[in-house]
Formats: sequence, structure tokens, C-alpha cells
Amino acid sequence: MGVREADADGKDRKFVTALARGLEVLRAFTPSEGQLGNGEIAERTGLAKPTVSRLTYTLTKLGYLAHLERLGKYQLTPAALALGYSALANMRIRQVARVHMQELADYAGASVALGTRDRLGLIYVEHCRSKYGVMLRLALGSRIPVATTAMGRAMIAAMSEPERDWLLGYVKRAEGKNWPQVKAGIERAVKEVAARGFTLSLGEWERDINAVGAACLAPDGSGLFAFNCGAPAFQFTRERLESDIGPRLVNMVRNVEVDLGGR
DNA sequence: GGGGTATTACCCAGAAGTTA
DNA sequence: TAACTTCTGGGTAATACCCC
Repeated sequence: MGVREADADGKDRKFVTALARGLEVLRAFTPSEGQLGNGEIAERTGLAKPTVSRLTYTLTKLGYLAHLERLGKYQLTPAALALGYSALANMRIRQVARVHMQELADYAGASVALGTRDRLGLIYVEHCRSKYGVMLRLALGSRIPVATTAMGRAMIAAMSEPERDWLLGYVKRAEGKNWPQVKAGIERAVKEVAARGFTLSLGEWERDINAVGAACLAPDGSGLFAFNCGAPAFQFTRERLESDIGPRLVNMVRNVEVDLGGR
């Protein structure tokens, strides 16, 4: 899912390929791979090396990348961070949800996160931790897979059927031989969400981590979001997630929707 | 000197702008 | 909106550079 898919038929006259490719270069940088050379960027984006060379040069001139001469690599600059911060600062749901999320995190002794989809992943846009309990290492800006996490599956379950089918087409391609197992998990999640409003992931994304997820369609029109509440498996048993944390998460989502101007 | 990687030059397709 | 023109973007091949 990249530049080519975004311009799927190659006939969209409004689509500026050069801009898309420049942004694709910026996307190649991740929290775990913060410094990349032109060759590595070319490999990750599928772009030709000379193209990458020109794009990194331009992005460096514009101040979005810094060239590390000693290493022969590039890294994102605070100018790129400012773009992300502007996006975060304008997400009203973050401000509205934070107090509810903290309340649940403190009650559960766990982490509560708010995420939104980006291609085949979800990005944490808000995150609250309990003062007590064992915390997960994820933080604001963390990326988790859409197909194998409670948060991601809750979001998939809340999508319209055409949108879900479209996304699952890409998930299928990305998962390869794991697809039957992933598909079964998603189908189970869709049924769970229809029945009780939340879905579970019991060690399916990371061993020993259990979580519950629920989606939220922002009534202010800002899109589809999802929440999760996760903790180590010894702390969050299936029984506790199903009888206590899950219903509380659903209730929290309803409160957020009301505060955003919904029902 | 050889291998790997980055950059440059050149050329063509098609993106973008203009006009009717 | 369509037709036309301009010129930019990006791929290929060649070259430069760096490291061992």
C-alpha cells in the first residue's frame, strides 16, 4: 500500500506523483530506523536510487531532513516533527478523551491508548498510563498492526463493508501464509464487536500481552478512531477483560462520543 | 584494484499550465 | 472541459567516490 496503490489507475490527473514520492521518503523513517542512507530509503520505498537521491537532497534543502555526513545517512528534523504536532494538536478527540482514558487507566492499572489508522497500522495519538501496575513500552506515535491487535480489529469491525473489504485485500497480501489465521481472528472480532461492542486480543500480537479494543466513530466528522486497554496477561485475564475492562471501555467510548457532540 | 553506493547526464513520458 | 504546449520528473546508464 504505497504511492502506486494511492494512484491505483495511474490516470488521476489531480495526483501529484512527485509530492507523493517525497512524502514516501519521509515515511521510510520509523522510531526504530531513524537514520537511513539513500540505498536503504530506495529499498523501503521501491523508488530508484537517483530519484531518492534527488528527493533527499530537496527535503534536506527544505529542512525536513538532516544529512549526517559522518554516517552518510539522513534523519528527520524537528521541521518534520512540527507537521505531526500540528496534526495532533488539531485532533479534538484527544482533548475530549484524555480525562476518560486516564480514569480507566487508573482503574485498570493499565495503559489506555487512542489510535487512528495509517495504511496497515494504527498510530497512537493519545496514551494514558496508570500510576500503578506494569506498563507496556508503547507511547505516543507508536505504531501497531491493524490486523492482529484488539485496537485494529475493533476498527476493522466498525468499518463499512466496502471499506473493510478494500483494506483486507491489502492485509491478505501483506500476511501471506498467515492470512487464514489472521482472517479468522478478524472474523471473530467482527462478531464480538456486533455482540458486545468490544473485541479481545489474547497474546496474538505480542505474547503475554492481553488487550481489549473498541472503535469510536467521531460524531464531529473527524473519522474513525479506536481505543485499547492493555496489560501483561497475568494482570488482564480473559475473564477480567470480558466481564470488567471490556464493558468499561465501551462505556468510556460512549462518554467520549457524547462529549464530542454525539448521542 | 574491486565492490558497493551515490551522483550526474541525458532523454522521454506525462504532469501541469494555458487558452478557447 | 478539451486540446494543445511547455517543461518537470524520473528511469537508465555512466561516472565518481569511498572503503577495504
